[in-house]
Amino acid sequence: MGKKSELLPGTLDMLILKTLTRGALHGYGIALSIKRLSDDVLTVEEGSLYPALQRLLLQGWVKGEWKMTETNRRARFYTLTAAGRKQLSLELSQFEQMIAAIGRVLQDA
Amino acid sequence: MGKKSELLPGTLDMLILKTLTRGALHGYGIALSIKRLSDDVLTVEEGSLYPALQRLLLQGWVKGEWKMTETNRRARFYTLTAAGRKQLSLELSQFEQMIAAIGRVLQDA
DNA sequence: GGGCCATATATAGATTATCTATGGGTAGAG
DNA sequence: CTCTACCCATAGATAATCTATATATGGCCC
Repeated sequence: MGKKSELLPGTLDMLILKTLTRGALHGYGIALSIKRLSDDVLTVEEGSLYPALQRLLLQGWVKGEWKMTETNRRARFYTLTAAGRKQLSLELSQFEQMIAAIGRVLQDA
Repeated sequence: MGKKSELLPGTLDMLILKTLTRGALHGYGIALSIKRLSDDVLTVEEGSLYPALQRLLLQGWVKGEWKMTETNRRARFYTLTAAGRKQLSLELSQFEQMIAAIGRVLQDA
């Protein structure tokens, strides 16, 4: 019958940026963090995550740096840039405005 | 710079179905209703609306009937089917679950 | 040493949903 | 007789997600 998306389309970049406000993380860690914070409701598939990170790099909203993890593995750690913080705040306010608007449409009466 | 979508992707079908719980409407009327209830935040473009209505017809979630409007124009009026009501309730609960999950990720701390 | 799981990155291709742009057409007001 | 609001619809572009696949390593168990 067609499975629903694991994510609300259009929210992934915002979720990634927000996750990075808590500190630098590699891609895998970002996905885990979102999954856990959302109580397993939101699952970021690899095929969505890495292209999204490339987009964010290209836009200059995050920067990436290859390092070793605690478990001694090679991984690329992402940090928010100043532009990324600005973008996050923009996306947050647009998102909240939309959710409020949808809420008005979904109200009874 | 690239304009953002006028709609949160993935919510259009739900918005249309919900709008039809208030009574039968033609496509144009649905778009107006969503725009007005949302205080002009949500704009359903024609190129999104009519394909969406075709999808809903195909799924059996709405049925359409050609009639005359109050202003004496030919228009297709859509009504929710029983399956459509069921689908709406499903989409509403999934949406609320997702919004709650996103809310948890967006929380500070 | 061999097998497996969790960790980690990345790309190709398909799918879906939206948008932009365009086309047709009618009623009523001025 | 022209303009605006009303009404439907499709083609093609764009964007964001998914599925599937490929690669590779560290640590654990046997």
